Amino acid sequence: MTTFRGVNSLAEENYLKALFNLAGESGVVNVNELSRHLNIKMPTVTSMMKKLSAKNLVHYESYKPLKLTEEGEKRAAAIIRKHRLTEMFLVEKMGFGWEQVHDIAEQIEHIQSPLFFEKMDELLGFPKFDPHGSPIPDKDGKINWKEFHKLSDCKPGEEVILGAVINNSSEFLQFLNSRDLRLGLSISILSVESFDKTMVVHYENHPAETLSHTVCERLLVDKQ
Amino acid sequence: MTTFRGVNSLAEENYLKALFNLAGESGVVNVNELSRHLNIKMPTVTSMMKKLSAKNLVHYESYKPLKLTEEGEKRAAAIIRKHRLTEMFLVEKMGFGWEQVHDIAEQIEHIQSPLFFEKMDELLGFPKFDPHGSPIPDKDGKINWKEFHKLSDCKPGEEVILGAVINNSSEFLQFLNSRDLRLGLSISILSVESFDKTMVVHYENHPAETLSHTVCERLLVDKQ
DNA sequence: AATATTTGTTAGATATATCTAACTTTATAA
DNA sequence: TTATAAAGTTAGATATATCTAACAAATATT
Ligand SMILES: [Mn+2]
Ligand SMILES: [Mn+2]
Ligand SMILES: [Mn+2]
Ligand SMILES: [Mn+2]
Repeated sequence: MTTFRGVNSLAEENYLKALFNLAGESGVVNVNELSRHLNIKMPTVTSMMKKLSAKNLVHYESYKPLKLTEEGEKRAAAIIRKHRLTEMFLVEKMGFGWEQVHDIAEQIEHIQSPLFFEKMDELLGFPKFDPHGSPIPDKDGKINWKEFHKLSDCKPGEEVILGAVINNSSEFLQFLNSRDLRLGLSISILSVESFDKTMVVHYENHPAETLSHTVCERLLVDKQ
Repeated sequence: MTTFRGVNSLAEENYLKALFNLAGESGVVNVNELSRHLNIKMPTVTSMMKKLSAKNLVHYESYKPLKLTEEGEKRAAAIIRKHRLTEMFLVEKMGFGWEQVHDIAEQIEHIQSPLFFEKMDELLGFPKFDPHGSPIPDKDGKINWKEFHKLSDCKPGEEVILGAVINNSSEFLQFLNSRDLRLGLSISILSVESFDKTMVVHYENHPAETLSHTVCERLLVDKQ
């Protein structure tokens, strides 16, 4: 029994996803960046890029930055859709904490079964965001980008809503848990230390919580 | 990022599972049988058996039948446990039909996350059987074999309970659906055609349903 | 018992995905 | 503007999992 894979191998899927996630405004990614992100040596990345280029999923030219083709972008978005739906399902329907779901979703995102993910989507009521506030691409790969600000860019006196977190590492999320910080929370900025940009904020029954710049940079908020 | 696999590769896991599933009373399996079942050529099977033998998961000697070691049996049972828990979860918690779940479970059984399957087990209330009536191995790999009889071995006048199905193919299960045949059903045997062993049975609001020997051989029943 | 068939093994090829070492191109700093 | 560093490529090796062709052993048939 040849284990059924879709059109792309598991390795290919992970490259596509990484290209999508690393692409900023410009939509381009360097070989080096990709190499570091995937923890795969540059020559290996180069050869995979040639392969994906032959499949018309990546625009590749020697020494130039990498860019997904339209089709490549679609495939990548489909995988990210599966990842984020899975995370939502694990949290909402299976009782996992937001700090536990990424590693499982990293595997389940490769399952080949449109029906499986449609069922998830349906049971979840067609969610638009994952448990970390990241948007879930729709079936056509379109993403509904919300205009968030970094908490670190806000000023004292502002009142904001925590909408998303940038770093999804278990450690970071556990830190947030320990301070009762979760999505949807209304936060007031009391003061900012000009020396190291540390913030003192108030929310719920935390009258004065001190958050480092490193943390504030990773919290995305809505200025309502 | 090296996709995390446990101690065994995906290919190895599929061989272990096949060895477990094909092992009858004696617990042994031939290279040829395994080859046919997995749809992989015999030389490939031989070389994998040498590899698994080196890892002490299979007893392998040239020209002798194959047998899982105690450790190999444990690993296989763990995968089958994940397969069957998954099938149960898909049916009970996600609303799939019993004819839809096998192919999805075939993929999810390879997910590496003890917590994920423990959660499933818990949410399901620690089930002992999967949606097709097959026993779910416990965490130590022990299987609670139930003493079923083939419906085809029963006699007219007997009243039995449908406990399990042998063939899990989507086609067979859809056939059963079309006749309202499902686990737990009480069936009375009305007559058996001696020529071709076709049975006429009665159950629920089906006063006289005719079932071929091929079908009856694949239905396991409890004589209560 | 001799022959034919089936089963299993060996040897060698292929595809995928990775690596290291050596070299080239591009970017940065003196 | 040359020298140095960083980024990227090429070439060749390795590991896994598969295949086909050829041969050998075990089993079944005459
Ligand atoms: Mn994630
Ligand atoms: Mn992944
Ligand atoms: Mn199954
Ligand atoms: Mn499988």
